[in-house]
Amino acid sequence: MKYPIPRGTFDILPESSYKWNYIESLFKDIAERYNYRRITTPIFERTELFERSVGNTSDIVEKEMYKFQDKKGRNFALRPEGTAGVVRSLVDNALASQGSLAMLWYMGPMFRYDRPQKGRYRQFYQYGIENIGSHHPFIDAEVISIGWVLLKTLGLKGFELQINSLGDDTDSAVYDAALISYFTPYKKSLCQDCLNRLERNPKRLLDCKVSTCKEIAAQAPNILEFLSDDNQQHFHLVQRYLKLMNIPFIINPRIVRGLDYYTHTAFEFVTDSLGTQNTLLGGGRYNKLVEQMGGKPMPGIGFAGGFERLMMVMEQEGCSFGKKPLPQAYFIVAGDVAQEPAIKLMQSLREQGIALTWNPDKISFKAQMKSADKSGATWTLIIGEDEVAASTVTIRNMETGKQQAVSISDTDIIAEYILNNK
RNA sequence: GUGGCUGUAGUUCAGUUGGUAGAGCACAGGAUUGUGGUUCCUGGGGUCGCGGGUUCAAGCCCCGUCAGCCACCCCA
Repeated sequence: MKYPIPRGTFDILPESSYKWNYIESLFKDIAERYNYRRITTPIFERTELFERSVGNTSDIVEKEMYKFQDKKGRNFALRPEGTAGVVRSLVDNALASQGSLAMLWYMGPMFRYDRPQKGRYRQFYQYGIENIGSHHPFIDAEVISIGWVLLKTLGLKGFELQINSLGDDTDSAVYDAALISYFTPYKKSLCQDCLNRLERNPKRLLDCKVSTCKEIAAQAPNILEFLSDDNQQHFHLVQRYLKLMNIPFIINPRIVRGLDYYTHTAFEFVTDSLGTQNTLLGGGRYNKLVEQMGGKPMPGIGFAGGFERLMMVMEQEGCSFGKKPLPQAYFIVAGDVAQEPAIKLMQSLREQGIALTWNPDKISFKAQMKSADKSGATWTLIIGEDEVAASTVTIRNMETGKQQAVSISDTDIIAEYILNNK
């Protein structure tokens, strides 16, 4: 290993790339089915974009960003998540304006300088959805349903949808104050992390895994009791729409997403088969973000999920990844005289859309036959001296063992054999 | 950023009380003239993650380093 791969990154090798293609195209299909269109933004942006959107106190910005300066000293960062760039583009390009929604999907690599672990990488691949321009609770439910349909269509079983509402700024501020006054008397019993959280982001305290903190947090006030009437109503409607769509969920008032821009609805699809990194897909509303990024005030909601985790759970649950791509036909070329007609026929069949291959380095007939077998192709086309003399090609079906000579000039007939598998 | 475990052929691993490496699978070739998937035979491949140290001698011991895994943390 002269040049080891960077820590926390991985290669997607040819033998498994069809699995990635499968999941990617399934996600594309589903998003397009909901009338969402693809948006692709740069994988690096000005550092401030992430600092302002994701939030200065978030771990992502504080310690997980890949930052660099370009030759003119401008500060950039590799994107740690997708929403910031999409919102930036929306503002730049006026993608949503009074009453017209922006309905967008994206996929691509994200970067976070974290310690690698199961289901956690430094360069990882996300797919995501953003719907910007509506505050209608049905949109919340629709966005959630895209995630639901995706996981279901992939064949996953052991996952659960958890939803919560974080309310708006006012609710959130009141709730934070309530948390602070609740936890302050317990200061002596809280862990160091939680003491910090208490000052910077009290909601995170609800998530602590230290048992003493957990016990204290168990009796903490519930966010849902701090929602304004409107926000309460919004949350109820989201639930109602989910029920109409037959999407099961549970309410988890402890969902606190790690990015600061979330408001109102927050949700996660979690699985029990991934160990500790169990979030398959997470998202929520961000009704202040567009304005914060310099656009006109506009509500939005979205989610993002990680491809790696999907793959892992699918492997574990034995889900299908579609068909492994195989050549339709394998060429066996025996003897020098056969080369010229073989190459001509090969080219003509490929132009007709047939996937075929050969290995000019294999010399003996038997070696080529073995290679044909291993390739997985159903058909083998054989051209040797006999065939050249008779101007034919031998077509062999590798499953049945039947074979037949066809005139080498009848490429349509040859193609038909292969395409119709007859 | 912290802690624990691990690091030997392409791969999965073995390697005895320290004496300079082995197996299965995979791969390649062959078992009489142009026919694969079973079987049999043969073969190619490893500076034992990297760098130091102890020792007459280290894959085995010690230190460092890098990487992987798991957990903390955080989240996709």
